[in-house]
Amino acid sequence: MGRGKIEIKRIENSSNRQVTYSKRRNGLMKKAKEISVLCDAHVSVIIFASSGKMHEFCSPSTKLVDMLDQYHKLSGKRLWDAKHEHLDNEINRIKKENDSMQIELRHLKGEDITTLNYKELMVLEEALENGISALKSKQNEMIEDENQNLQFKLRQLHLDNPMNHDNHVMQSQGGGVVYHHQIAADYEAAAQMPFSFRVQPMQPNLQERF
Amino acid sequence: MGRGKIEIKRIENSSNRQVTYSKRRNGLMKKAKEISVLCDAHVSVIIFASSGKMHEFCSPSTKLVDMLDQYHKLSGKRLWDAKHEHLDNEINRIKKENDSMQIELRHLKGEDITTLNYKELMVLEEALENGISALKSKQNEMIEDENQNLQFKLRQLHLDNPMNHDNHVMQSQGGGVVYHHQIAADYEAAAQMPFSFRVQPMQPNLQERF
DNA sequence: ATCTATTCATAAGT
DNA sequence: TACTTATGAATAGAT
Repeated sequence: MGRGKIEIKRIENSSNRQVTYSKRRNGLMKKAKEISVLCDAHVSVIIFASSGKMHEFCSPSTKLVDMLDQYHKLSGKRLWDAKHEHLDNEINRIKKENDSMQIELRHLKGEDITTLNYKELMVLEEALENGISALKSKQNEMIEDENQNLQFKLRQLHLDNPMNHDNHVMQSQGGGVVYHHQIAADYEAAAQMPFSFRVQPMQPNLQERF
Repeated sequence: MGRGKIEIKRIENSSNRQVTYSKRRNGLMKKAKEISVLCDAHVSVIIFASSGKMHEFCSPSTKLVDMLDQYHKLSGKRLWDAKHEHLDNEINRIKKENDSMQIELRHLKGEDITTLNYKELMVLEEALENGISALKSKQNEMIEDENQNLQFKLRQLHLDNPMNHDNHVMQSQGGGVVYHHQIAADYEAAAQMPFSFRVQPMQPNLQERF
């Protein structure tokens, strides 16, 4: 195509080569654009002249990165460097960990357990019982702390108001002592606790340990 | 170039589009190869049909990765960095999810609960109780299934050996009936079950439902 | 796929 | 570098 046929081999004359390069480069880009429009194709063309100058075409509404992602998947070739691959592996690893934790969590919460066999149920039972017993100890501990706390405050109250002798401090009205409000707040907090938390702090024999 | 001029816009007829795609794709690749030879250029063409099928050309003695490295340098566009950043974010996101699940798991198993306040302990208590109750229902269900299974086998045994009248089949020796072994195996399996599984199947009044 | 009438791309000339 | 134009290549539509 041109005034004469040419052989497809490196053009030795440098300025001819340069001219041909720019003409054909334009042609290539035009063709790339055309096929992308005509045929709904995603096209990426990247071209470097021997001089090092770069030109590129990428079909509209397509990102090169996405195309390269696809390329990576379909060709199986490693485009990404080691770091990249490492990150990919890391993500996969963590996602798997995530999934298995998710499943374990659901099981502990009693979801999706219909598929478990009895051995798995045994393991689950043990885990739950450990959890419950740890929870109970913690609750006991908190109750005792709370007891001591209340006892301390009551003792303070008695020291500040030596006239006040009865154990039912909370029922006494007025008196204008700030501790009343503080303690009342503590009792309100205690009232919101689950039953097992409340039992002991609400006992009237709080003072017995003195 | 063809029997008639065409407008450069998406070809609506799907089979025409497909044909044009493959013709023009070949043309594009040929042009790419030619310019790379004629002008000593480095060319990469990657093209995806709308079907998702991929074709590529890369000039000989050139690696795509190297070209993309160059692309990265010359265009200033962040190809890999953006990708890396994205992956990094993804990893962080998943890791956070992971951590919180891990913590929740540990709490359900009764670990690291010393730092929890009473409100959190309440939530935990509820979750554990839900878990336990779901587990118990599942166990009951399995027990009933097992009961029915054992009852069925015992009934079979009685039908096959009408002479055998007593309820304590397992204690009878000899007899040369294979069912003995089968049922013995079932009982062994049951013996490995956690206590709550065993209670009913081990009761001597298995036959009462007949 | 293959054919072929047309249009297009472009080599060489200016 | 840009324009011109003769020529060969690419390809649209038909088979």
